[in-house]
Amino acid sequence: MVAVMCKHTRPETVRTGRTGRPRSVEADTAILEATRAALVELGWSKLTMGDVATRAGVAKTTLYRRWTNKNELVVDAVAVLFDELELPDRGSLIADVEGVVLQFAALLARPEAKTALMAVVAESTRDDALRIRIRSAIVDRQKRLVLEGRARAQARGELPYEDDPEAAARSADLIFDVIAGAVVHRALVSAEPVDQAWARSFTLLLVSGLASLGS
Amino acid sequence: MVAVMCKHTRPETVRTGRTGRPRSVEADTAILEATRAALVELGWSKLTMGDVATRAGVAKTTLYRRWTNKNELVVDAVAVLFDELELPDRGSLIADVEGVVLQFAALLARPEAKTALMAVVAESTRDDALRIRIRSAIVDRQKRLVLEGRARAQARGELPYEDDPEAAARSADLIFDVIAGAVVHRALVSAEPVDQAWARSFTLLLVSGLASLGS
DNA sequence: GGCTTTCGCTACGAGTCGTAGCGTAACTGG
DNA sequence: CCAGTTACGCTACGACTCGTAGCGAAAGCC
Repeated sequence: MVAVMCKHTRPETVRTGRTGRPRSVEADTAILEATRAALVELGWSKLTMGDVATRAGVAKTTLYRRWTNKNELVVDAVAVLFDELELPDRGSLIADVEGVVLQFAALLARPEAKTALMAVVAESTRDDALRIRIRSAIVDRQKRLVLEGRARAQARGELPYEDDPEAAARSADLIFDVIAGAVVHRALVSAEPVDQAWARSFTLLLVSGLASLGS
Repeated sequence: MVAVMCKHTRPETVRTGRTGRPRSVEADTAILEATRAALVELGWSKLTMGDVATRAGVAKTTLYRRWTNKNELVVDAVAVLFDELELPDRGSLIADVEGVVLQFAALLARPEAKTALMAVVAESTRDDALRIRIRSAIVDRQKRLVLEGRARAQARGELPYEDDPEAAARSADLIFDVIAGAVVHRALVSAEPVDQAWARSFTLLLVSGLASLGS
């Protein structure tokens, strides 16, 4: 859930401004946690709404009051994993890229992320609402890292500043697709480990390309 | 199906060497075609075995006699699309890479490939048999293009020959994951068009990296 | 206390899954 | 030509999941 929390009254409820019984925040977190647990145990295809409800100690109808689909529920359940992604300054562009690659790989190694990410993307090819939700809940959070890393590299003088803002956006999108795409493909399609050696080779290839293009 | 055809007797059957009524090859092709049609109309999640059987004019039990899963069926149905992938000699490494990127993008633009590819990969994270089937039916066919393109570039003198065969295999895998991953991510996750401009930018980035690494 | 909304619970029709059983069709070897 | 073997179409079935409707009770606002 992209929950918009306002002022807290009691720990389990939220002041919505509207009248009536407020929705239980505990139920929300319990449901999302139960969803991740079910993903680990059962995987995407065998995960059922009824099972998630039972695990969370909630009625099945409560799930359907908050999420229309299994898809939307899983996106929200997995989205929080992407909050862990950070980009500490490691001193150089190469180190930063390698760090984010390994971090993203560690995320993809988790079984709940593995099975859920590809599945919801597959569904999003036929569901525009889901695609938008994925973009705001997952994709944009990753893309921020690219923008941050580039700004840092520019400040270090490793990458040139780009004058045209449109061209800058395009190149950021390109770099993002290359990094995220390569890691996902290596981890899930080729199904081979994204270890330090691979991360180093990939980073060297990418940064070399960036360097020779920039000059 | 990775059908092993031997000698043909009549157009609709295959001499298997075994006794009994042979399996209808017409049924095979009709089922796979019906599966692709159903993927286009309904998408992965709403595709049902019963529907495919009806479209193909076959009994539902016939499907289960040949494929254990919906997953395996869809892999075989989509695999033939990858036979179209070719790598004509365009004269330079840059042109070859750009060509294969656009070709792969055209394949991913087809609705039956879009919805099916990510879905079966998602399932393969929990099904080893499926993962192996995907590898031989889809992934290896793509990877051949990378090996072919590199050999050509080496013959042209654009890329250095590598002495260590293991290192050569690793670098081929890396390049494959970068190309395929970036295109898939751009097309399905970012959901933006893989047009000529993007293909050119990406190719330039990749080939520049390869060039500066090789020297 | 009255109003409003959410909650848990039960029940339901609709749809899908994968299998079993049957009689028939097709092809092979003697 | 006939017996043996395998595939086929068809029907029916239990088990499961889906998403919804209806109910009384709970929890908060005015």
